[in-house]
This record gives sequence, structure tokens and C-alpha cells, in this order.
Amino acid sequence: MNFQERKKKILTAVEESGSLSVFELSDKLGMSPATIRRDLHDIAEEGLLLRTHGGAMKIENPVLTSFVAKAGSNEENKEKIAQLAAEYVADGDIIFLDCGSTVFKMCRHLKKRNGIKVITNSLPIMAELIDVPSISLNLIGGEIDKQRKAVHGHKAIEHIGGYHAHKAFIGIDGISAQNGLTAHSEHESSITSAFIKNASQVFVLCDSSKIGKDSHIKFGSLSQVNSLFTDQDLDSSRKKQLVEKGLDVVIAK
Amino acid sequence: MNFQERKKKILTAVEESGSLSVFELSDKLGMSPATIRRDLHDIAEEGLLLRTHGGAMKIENPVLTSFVAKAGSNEENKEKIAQLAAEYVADGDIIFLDCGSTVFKMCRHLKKRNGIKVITNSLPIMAELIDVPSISLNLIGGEIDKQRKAVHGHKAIEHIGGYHAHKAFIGIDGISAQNGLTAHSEHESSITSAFIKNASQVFVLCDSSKIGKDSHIKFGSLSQVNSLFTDQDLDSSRKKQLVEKGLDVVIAK
DNA sequence: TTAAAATTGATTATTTTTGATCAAAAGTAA
DNA sequence: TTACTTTTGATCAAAAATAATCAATTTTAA
Repeated sequence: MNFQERKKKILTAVEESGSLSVFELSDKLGMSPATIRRDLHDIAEEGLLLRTHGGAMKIENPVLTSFVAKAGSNEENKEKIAQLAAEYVADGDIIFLDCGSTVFKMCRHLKKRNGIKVITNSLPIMAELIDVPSISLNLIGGEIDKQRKAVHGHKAIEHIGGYHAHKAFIGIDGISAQNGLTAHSEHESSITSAFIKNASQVFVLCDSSKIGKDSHIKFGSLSQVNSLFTDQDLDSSRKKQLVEKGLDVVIAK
Repeated sequence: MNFQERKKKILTAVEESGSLSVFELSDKLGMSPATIRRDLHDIAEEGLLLRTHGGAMKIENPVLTSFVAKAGSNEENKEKIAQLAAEYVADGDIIFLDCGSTVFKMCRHLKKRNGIKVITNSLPIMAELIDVPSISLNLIGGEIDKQRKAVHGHKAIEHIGGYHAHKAFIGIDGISAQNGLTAHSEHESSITSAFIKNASQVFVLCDSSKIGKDSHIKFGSLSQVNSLFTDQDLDSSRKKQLVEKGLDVVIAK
């Protein structure tokens, strides 16, 4: 295994667990502690991780800590959905990410991709990805929604209209065979519409609890969606209804 | 467990419970009291917690102090300049804030104002003000400059052009009677120019070390500036030169 | 192919960290 | 105040981790 490979593995390992000792890394990669130390020294010099006595820690951005994402319900399923969705991102892609909590969980997996560009209105996503060298970030401007830690408003819509992405990954309040895509606020629905309109492919991330439920603002049809990613708890009759409408439903396992 | 990890644990523990004794921490982390004392000493020196007899307490204003932690040379002067500048902001103002470090320090003082709107390209400023109910925030969109934790690029310029502010508060790389305003990157200078162009009043925050110094990109004249805020270390001959050019130079004390 | 360069793991001297001890300082109660 | 207890910071020896060195191996270039 060469240095580049080890570097990548070390970075993802440290990213996942927060901190690791030289010996843990040595075991994990099957390399001698001496080599791991040399690697850590070099990687730390690049500023990609924090060298500690005995190991290394991931660098956290003290300035942007106010954007840490809140933990909600259904975390395990959401995590699986996010991982599945991230597999649909290829190196070099330009992608839209909205401010949904499941979409946020894609970040961790995106760090492995190379040369992708992320265009987002989510402040937690920005905070999470700002220190990843392989990802370039474009932040959508406009009014700040303090509760949702996101940007919205007409300026944001205008901003999105100025870009075209290969893929859009969006969360959604409700989706059903009868009413298509629904939201419970104008702000959200207009942002989501803009993402859909300006992306070649549209992927919806949605845990099974929201499928078949409708919110009160209808804003899009199923035909605009390329794939729906959801979890194995999805009712089979609901799935059938969606598939019959021509939607590609992918279950995360 | 190494110092960095302990530091993290100590800080979150103290944050949660408000205050903890050396022995409580010693138990919690499984380290000797001697080590905990050393840690508390070091962490307190960084200004991240308050050392008490027998333990430690949390500090009430954590975000700001973490910035103070990486304090540079002229910090005291910058703090005074920021405080002075903040006095020029009135309730109800719409203001531009750029991503200068001195401008950032205005945040603390702005929290006392009512009903102001802040339009900024600085991520730290946004992070600092996002939880202040009396301030509404507009984030400038565009490419993220990861090092400077700011937004820039042509989209950002366009965004600024869509707004008009009562006042603009800007930091600057160099200012002199001979060459006016100078910067050392195109990105910065174009953003600053946009702020100047779209604000009724322009205030420059600049510690005395940068006055009389020129960077290589000239981008504005002194006549565009309403007031220059600086510190008492300003050379009197330099001050005279600027005043003769018609600039209002205000010294922070 | 061979020679040169780079990488790796082991060895070792050096540095860093840690916990114990103890005198001095700080806090507490009478 | 004084006597007593707690906490502290300094010092030191043991333990842990590191950087430097070197030989063996692998890779690269000729």
C-alpha cells in the first residue's frame, strides 16, 4: 500500500471515529507504527488532521460550531438512506444538496469523492464540508432561516437559477402516489422546486414514515423525480402504488 | 488519553454542568488530579474556561473567546476599533459587514442593537450572529473561500449589487494618502468595491500597522470613505497626510 | 538486465507525558 | 485573629511516544 492510499484511509478513519492512536491505525492498515507516524506527520503538515501525542484527531472548525446538526428520529434508517444516496454521486459531479436532515448525513460519505462541487443552502452541510480539500463549495445566498440553519427567499431562488447541476439530492415533507411532492412551507417548496428545475437528475431522500403522507402545499409531480431512496420499513402496497406511477423506488439496506 | 481528547471532554463536561471539581473530572476521565490540574491550567490560559479553587467553571461567552484564543499581535487595538465602529450602528440600520478580523469583533457589540439587518459574506460573522433574535441576517452567496471562511466570486458581487445598505464596515489590507485603498487579492478588492458602491456611508476599520502600507492592487480612493477607524499608535505625520486628503480619521481609545 | 532512489520496519537516543510527593499557598471555621 | 484542612504548583522518576538512524526491501530509471 502506498502513501496516497494510506493517507486516504487514515483520513476517513480519523474522520469517522474522531480520534485514533498510532497503534489502532497501525493495526487497521497493517503497517508499522513507524510508517504511521511518518504518515501522520506529513498529513498533519498539510493541515488535514491534528497530530496528538499517541495518535491523531480530526480537525473541527471552532468558528462554525453553531451549525451542528440536531439529531432527530429514525436516525438509523436515515443513515442508511444517506449512504445509498451518496453512492449515486460520481467523482467530478456538480450536485445540489438541500437542507434536509437525511441529505446532511450524505456529507460523511461524500468526503471520499474526488473533485465534486456542492451547491447548497444548508449551513450545517457547509460547515461539515468546508475543511474537505477535495470538495469545492458554492453557498446559496439570501435570507437566513435561523431555525432551519438554511438560506431561503427569492434571492436564493435566483441564485439557484444561475447554476445547473448534474444531480439534485433533496429531502421532502411528504410524497404520495396521489399528490406527488408536498411541503409545509412556501419557502421550502420554492427552494426545492428551483433545485429540481435546474438539475439533470433528481433524487429524493425520504424515510418511510413520510411516504404516503401529504403536507398541504403541492409543488411537484413524481415524474420529475428520477429515484426515491427510502428504507425497508416501507409498506409494500405504498411502494406498489409509487412504482405503478413509474417511480424508481430504491430501498436502502 | 492525550491532552487534546481530555481538553475536549473537559470542555463539554464543564459546559454541561456549569462547574466541576478537579476530583469529579479526575473520576470522569480516569486521570490523576495532577494531570487534570495541568490541563485546567492550560485550558484556562487559552481562555476557554474559568479556573476556580478546586475546579473549573464555564465561561459565558464561548464563541468569542475561542476567537480570542488565536489572538494575534494587535488584538487589543482591534478590539477597541471594533467597539468604536459598533457605536456608529444605529437601531434599524441595514449594514454590510465584510470578512475582516476587526470587523468580526464588532459582532459582540452589535448584539445590543435592535432591529438591525446584517448583510455579510463572512461565515464567522454569520455563525456569531445567527442566534441573536434582534438581528436579521442576509448571507451573500457564491464560491466559498475555505481559508478565509468567506464567500467571494462574481455571484457574490452580483448579490451585493441587489442590495443597498445604510452603512458598510470594511477591513482593508492597506491604506495610504498616496495610493488610497489597496488589497492583495482581486477577490477581496472586488468584494470590497461592491460593498462601497452599494452603501450610503463607508467606514474602514484598520489598525495603525496597515496605515501608510500599500498592497499591490489599487481599488479605491479615500474620497469614497466617510471615516477611518484606527488606534492610538498611528504615527501623527501619517494621520496628518490622511486628514489633509480630507479623510475623517477617528482614533479608538 | 543493473544501478540508483525511495520506502519500509527495526533499533535506539531523545523528548514528552504522567502520577506521586511535598512544601507553600489558599480557603475555612472557631 | 489562629488553627486546621484543602488545594496547588514544583520537582522528580518512571513510562510512553517520538524522531533519527540504518539496513533491508521495493520501486524506478537507465
